[in-house]
Amino acid sequence: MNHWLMKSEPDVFGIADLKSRPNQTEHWDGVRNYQARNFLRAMQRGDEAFFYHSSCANPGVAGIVRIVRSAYPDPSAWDPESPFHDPRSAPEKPVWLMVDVKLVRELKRVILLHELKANAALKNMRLVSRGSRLSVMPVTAKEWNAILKMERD
DNA sequence: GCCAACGTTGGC
DNA sequence: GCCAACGTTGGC
Repeated sequence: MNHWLMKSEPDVFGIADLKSRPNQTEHWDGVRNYQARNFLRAMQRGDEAFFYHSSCANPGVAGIVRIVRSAYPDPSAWDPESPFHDPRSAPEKPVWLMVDVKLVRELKRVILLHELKANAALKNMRLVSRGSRLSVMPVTAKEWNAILKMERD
């Protein structure tokens, strides 16, 4: 099983929103970056991901989700009304993908970005590397466990 | 293929 | 709101 980290702005869609969805499941649409899309494509059903809150007062890891459906076309790309509209994508030739995620659990507390940066075990983590803007990224097993340990400490 | 201009992300 | 870092676009 692989591990991932997925960013979302809690003002738009936070972990509380996921929790309130039917079956605590939602599709993860709106990814419009090729590298992030390729990571979506690499996700397998059963993989787990950290739900990261970005662009907010307290950025950090807020919870854990499970990939319950692997990548499939993101229809918001060909919806002219959608803020994610991209005319390069069409139903017969989709460019952008999404997955379905289900809430596993909220963390007992949000593990804040500044804490992650201060943890030597996460020095090489993609998230804390300078100017990282990827909204979907892989997390190594070591990093995954180090963050879960921070929740317990 | 290079690279300047531009738009976006996201922490602060 | 600012702005650094990054990805993308488009002229050449």
